[in-house]
Amino acid sequence: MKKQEIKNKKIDFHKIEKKWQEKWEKKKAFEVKEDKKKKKYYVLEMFPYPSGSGLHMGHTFNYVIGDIYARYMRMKGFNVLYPMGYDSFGLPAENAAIKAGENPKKYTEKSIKNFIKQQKELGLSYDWSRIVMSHTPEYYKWDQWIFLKMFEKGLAYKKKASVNWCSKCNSVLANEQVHNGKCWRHEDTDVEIKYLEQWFFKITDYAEELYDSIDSLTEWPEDVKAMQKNWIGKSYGAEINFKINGENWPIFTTRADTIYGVSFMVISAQHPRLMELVTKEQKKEVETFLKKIKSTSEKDANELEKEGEFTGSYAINPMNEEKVPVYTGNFVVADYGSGMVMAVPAHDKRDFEFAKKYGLPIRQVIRKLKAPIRSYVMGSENISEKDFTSINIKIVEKTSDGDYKIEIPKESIKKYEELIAKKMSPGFWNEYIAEEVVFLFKHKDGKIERLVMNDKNLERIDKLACEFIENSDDVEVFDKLRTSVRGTLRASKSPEQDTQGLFDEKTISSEFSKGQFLKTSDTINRIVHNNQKYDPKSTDNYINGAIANNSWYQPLIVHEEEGILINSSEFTDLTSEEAKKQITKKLEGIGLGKEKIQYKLRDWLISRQRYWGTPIPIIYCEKCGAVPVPEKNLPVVLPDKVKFGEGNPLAGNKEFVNVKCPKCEGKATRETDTMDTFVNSSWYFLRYCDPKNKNKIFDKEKAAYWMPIDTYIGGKEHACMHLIYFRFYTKFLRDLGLINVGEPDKVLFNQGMLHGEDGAVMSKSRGNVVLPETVSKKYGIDTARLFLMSIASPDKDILWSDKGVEGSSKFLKKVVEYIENFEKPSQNFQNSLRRTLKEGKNIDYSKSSIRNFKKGKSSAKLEHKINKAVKGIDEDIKKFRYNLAVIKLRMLFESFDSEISKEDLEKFVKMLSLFCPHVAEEFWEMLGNKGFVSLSSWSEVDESKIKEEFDKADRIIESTIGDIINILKLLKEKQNKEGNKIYLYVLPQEINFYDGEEIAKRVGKEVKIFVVNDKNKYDPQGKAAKAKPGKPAIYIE
RNA sequence: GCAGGAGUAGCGAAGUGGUCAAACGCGCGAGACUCAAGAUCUCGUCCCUUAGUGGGUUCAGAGGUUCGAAUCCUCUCUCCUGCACCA
Repeated sequence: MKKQEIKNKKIDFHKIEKKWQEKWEKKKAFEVKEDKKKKKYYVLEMFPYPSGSGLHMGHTFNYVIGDIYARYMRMKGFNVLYPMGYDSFGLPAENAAIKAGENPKKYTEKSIKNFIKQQKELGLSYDWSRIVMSHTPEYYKWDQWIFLKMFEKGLAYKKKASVNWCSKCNSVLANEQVHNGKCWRHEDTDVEIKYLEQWFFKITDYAEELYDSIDSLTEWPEDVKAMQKNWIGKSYGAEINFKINGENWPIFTTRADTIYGVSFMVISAQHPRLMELVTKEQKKEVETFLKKIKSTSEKDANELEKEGEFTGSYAINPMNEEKVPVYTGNFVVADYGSGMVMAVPAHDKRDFEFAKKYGLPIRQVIRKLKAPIRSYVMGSENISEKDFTSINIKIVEKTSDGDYKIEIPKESIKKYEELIAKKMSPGFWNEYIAEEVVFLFKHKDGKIERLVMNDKNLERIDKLACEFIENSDDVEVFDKLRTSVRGTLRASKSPEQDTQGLFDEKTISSEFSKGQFLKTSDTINRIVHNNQKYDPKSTDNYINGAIANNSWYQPLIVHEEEGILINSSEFTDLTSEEAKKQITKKLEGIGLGKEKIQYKLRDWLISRQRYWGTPIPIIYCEKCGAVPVPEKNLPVVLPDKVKFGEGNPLAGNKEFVNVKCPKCEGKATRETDTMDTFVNSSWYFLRYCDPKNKNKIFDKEKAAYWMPIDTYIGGKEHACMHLIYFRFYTKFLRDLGLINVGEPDKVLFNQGMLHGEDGAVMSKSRGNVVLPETVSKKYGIDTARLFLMSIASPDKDILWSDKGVEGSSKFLKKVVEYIENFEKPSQNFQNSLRRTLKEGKNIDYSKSSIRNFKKGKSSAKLEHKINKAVKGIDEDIKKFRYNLAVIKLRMLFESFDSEISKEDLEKFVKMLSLFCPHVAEEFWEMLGNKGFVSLSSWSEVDESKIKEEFDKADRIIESTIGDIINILKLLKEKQNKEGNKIYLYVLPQEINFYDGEEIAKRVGKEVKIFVVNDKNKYDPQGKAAKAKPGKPAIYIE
């Protein structure tokens, strides 16, 4: 009867939601002020762009993640800043507005209004008083102010640059906005290259710090950090001058050790000074070439064949005075390094390809390092893959000739002997060189370093191995050297990939004769697959045959790894590493080179030939040039009235464009470009600290209180743009003395993406969106919140399921039912409660019987469960494991008895309030509390109440009940008997775990419990003897 | 190619050395209630076996370390994401 009501009862979630949303707003529940006495916590979600189509479930997912965290920290007693604002400038708004025939401002503001309304309906606990919108002059004034500061410090500058131009956006794009040669917003539009005067921010001045301090971001996800490192791209190398036509042309290289292998130079086809190198004779050819590559629009770098043309000039190699031709090529990046490279075809894939195509010389100057350690593979006579085993080797000593003395540990010897005993032949265990040898070094502090033995790690391994020998306390060769049989076998399947560093047949033969080349041991392969016996003769024949017909060996493969120098004058025989140092040093001595650190990061192009953005505060005067708008004249307001159509709309507005020069009062014109929208989002988090300040960008004290952001939540797609820019701005503003932190954010949390039921990312264009309104109408938004958080860990991509949300809904309804009937209040109260739930009417509980609720009593078991849950959920929330928190909450609820203390029920409601704030507030009120549960404090854990025996007893009872039911079932099925009396015989030490009443209730039969050794009691057939720890003996009559 | 992440029952998803045949949810099956359906409640849901038992095979695959592995190590395979001619 009662159960039936649950389904049929229509709980008007909507009314409850509205009621509490209004109350929160009216009471300014979530507004905060700086309070030095309270510890602050700053939770922030990435500034959304207010799209016209509004929010869908995916947005809900994102915001709820942050909301739960903010609510949690608030309950934990922190002064929580949790603001919201809008990144309201930008191309999409402009385009959408044009399409809709509306003014972008009107359009945007309409969208924002809608966004706010929708966000409020999700019950998000933002401090709405701090709202910031980047399209308002109050905000972008400070964009301009920062620009002026940058200009002052020489960090904002103008230069003519080849820029990425998207014909659809009708604007320049930043490098970050070009994806595979296409516009990031128009995937079907090829990006063109244009040369224009553009404004840049000199972010490269901060490249070093931006790179180096990535490691200090300990609470950022590894992948984001890796992406940033990769993006900034730090390389250590040398800048070397090559003389061309008597003039020094610097190039950057990381491989100074290969300088003796330089056989030509390549200058980028986009290099601004390219034509200076082109001789009269070659001019025509070069121009034809340039035209050709321009007409082939940018394709995938992979597909693009390397092409070039001789410029007619020659460069002089500063090391050996050799004269090498200078080519121009399509594969050299113009704005990395100096836009020119020295080409070493023997040791660089790209140069190699180019050299082969144009018949340029290839000279090997690096040889492969010889592996100094051998490790062996043993196998049986009738060999199969399974029979391979590896033996362990310990380094004992490094001998003077560079080899190692090794020791075979006992267990390996044992293995070896076993093999012999099994008549497995050790016959060829001497013949194979390890494909890969792995060292594990255990350091004093317990840290284990794993090093694959390759040329790169060799020195490190050497060093550690020697340390081990000299001082075994310090380092221990922890695990072993290990050969990889499988690796060897695999290598043999694609031999051409694996033959490196050998350049002529003579070498090959000699290597073979020494047995060194057997690493690509086809022999093993053949033996394994054909189950042949090892026969050295046939093997040799096979190999010789292979060499002769060239079937698996390609004689010339680029050797890109470092190694030992050859053909390099006095540097021959040095290792690459050493040679780099010495060669650079020598070049420095003659003034033709120096060490250099080079970054991939380029200056940030901020000019946009678009209307809907922050105007750049610069005035061009015929006399004075580019003059910054004086600070007192800020903001340069974006005019409302412009014509859209061709070109830059601002340029068409004469009132805006024609001004007096601030310096000389002469005729002047305004800059008509606007700034990239990423400018707006680079510092908004600071404005939140003091959003309404009219005189300053923000108050220093306030920013000092709130900054840095403690938890920043957003999508992974911003790993390289926004998340670098906002770090850059932070560092710049720190250098201006405005803030005292160098990094804007401590914890970065990347949430996953919500996918629709069809498995694709939820998006309007895909047509699989679920709207919060729809779900809210059917189940209430709290249900949606609860469901979204229970699917999976929020950093994972999750799948929406209409069925799944039903489950969350059922749970919530059960909770309503439970609390509604808590302590069976008076009929009067019940009626009014019903009314509230149905109609959302307010009840004055102070007048109702609820205040006189008699406290129930929680059992010790329940107290245990509650305290344990609070403790666990606390941990889970802290670590964003919301899904686990929800499970714990559900399990806790399942364990509720009919009697519970008010305090304990409140603890539950508090935890529930993170996920389902509206109904939780309602419950809070129903329980007779004033104020908001949202502002109550998180429950303290009483450790003394946590007693694991309760869980153990639970487990025992559960399994006992399971067993009983099972027997009853079997009895019925097999003997057609209805068991009625159940006898349990338990071990004396476990008697306390058994609750006869509980069991009887659950199985619906009479239950008697005896202690095993209680001989006087009834024990048919001596069943009692069957009792075990955790398992009673059962007899059913 | 480089970098980062992932692979667990029909599905989603927990689980990082023993308490694991693996939480929880969905799905599915059986039973209870009901005239019936839905809802609700109870139980079950790797395989075999059984009065509650016992046994077997599992956590992408292969090997290894360990008294003991989904969890640690090595190799391999597959998938996702990002960067990609950066010299």
